[in-house]
Amino acid sequence: MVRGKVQMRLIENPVHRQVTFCKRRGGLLKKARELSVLCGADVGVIIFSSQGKLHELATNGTMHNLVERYQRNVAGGQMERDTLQRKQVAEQGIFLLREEIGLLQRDLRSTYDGGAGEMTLDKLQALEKGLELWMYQTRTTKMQMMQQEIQFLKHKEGILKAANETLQEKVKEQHKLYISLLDLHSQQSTQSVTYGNCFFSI
Amino acid sequence: MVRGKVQMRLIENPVHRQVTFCKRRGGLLKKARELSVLCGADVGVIIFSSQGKLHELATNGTMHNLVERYQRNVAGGQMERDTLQRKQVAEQGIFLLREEIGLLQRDLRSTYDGGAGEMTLDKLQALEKGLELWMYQTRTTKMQMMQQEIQFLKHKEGILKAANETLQEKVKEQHKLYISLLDLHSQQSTQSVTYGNCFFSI
DNA sequence: AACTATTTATAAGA
DNA sequence: TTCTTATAAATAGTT
Repeated sequence: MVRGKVQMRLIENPVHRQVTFCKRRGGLLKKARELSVLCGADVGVIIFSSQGKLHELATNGTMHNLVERYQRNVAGGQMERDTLQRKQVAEQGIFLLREEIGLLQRDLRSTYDGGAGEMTLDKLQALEKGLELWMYQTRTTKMQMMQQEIQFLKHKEGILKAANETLQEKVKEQHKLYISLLDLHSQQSTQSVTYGNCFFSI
Repeated sequence: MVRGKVQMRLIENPVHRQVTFCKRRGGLLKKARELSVLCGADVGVIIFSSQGKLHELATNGTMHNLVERYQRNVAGGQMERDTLQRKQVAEQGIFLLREEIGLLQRDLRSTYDGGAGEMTLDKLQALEKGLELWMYQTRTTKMQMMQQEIQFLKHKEGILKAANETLQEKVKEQHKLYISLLDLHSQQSTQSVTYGNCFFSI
């Protein structure tokens, strides 16, 4: 039983803490669902236990969608602007590279024609640096986009698997219910017959 | 005052709904903070009201960090392994490029020292081609790998959706069966009673 | 996991 | 929104 107010600080005893965590986690998620149903709100809850285990709830749709909506709200399109910016940077990088290569080729031609080679060496080193940077940016942008899609799909997979499990549970429970009703039914049938016999034998 | 249990469905009256939303939102956030303090958990709550207004709480650090941690957890280590692999491929590519550039530089020095420039021009052009090819291949390979993963995930999604539909069908059919058995059952019960009355009236 | 004495949350009214 | 208050719900400690 509850003896006095509970102190609002970390529960020292790990066993008590774990038990309280389970109970209050359940309570919190219930409250979240209730808020969602009663008030038509979209609610998401993410909980990492002190052991680092993840528990989550998204009342409407997926947590992924909710997080995206959240990020749109918070950042106000920041993420999308970032993506666009990276793309532009990459395209600009390709353009600059082409230019550099063109210049280098002209230099080499003039070297061949009797000009100075030293300048070309500097340019080649600059090219090397530019190339690294450009590759890094390109890689980052494209990979991020695909990674996002992969993550989203994996998330959907999780949701569908969970739904499947729930449905399978439902099928099992319905089956049990059906069987018990079937039993009851056959018992009562027997009773009827007994009464019937009794009736006709009088 | 609270009169009887509250029905767990959307509150029709918009004023009541708004009031309840405020109160329960406060309650939910309080519970979340308590869970965090008592059990040392990291808790994040995201709420979109039915009007679309965002309310949030992250008990330790920022929501941004929590969401990142969440995404790492959900996506699992797979993504990180993929990223690492791609990084290694890219680094190898850079290494090879450096080698080629080194060779080219030596060629250029010898050109400057009075060697033949023609060979260097060829090599630079070859390097340009090789570079394009390498980048193309790297990109293509990576994209293919990710595309494959995306397709695989989509495939899995299809299968899971189909399984879900089948299960839902099953649930519906079981329910029908159950209802019909229930009807049969109540009919036979009625019959018994009738026989019973008849019996006692004789 | 189940129980129960308390505390806590909250619905309705003001 | 905020306060009050009757009542429902959650839960701490125990078994």
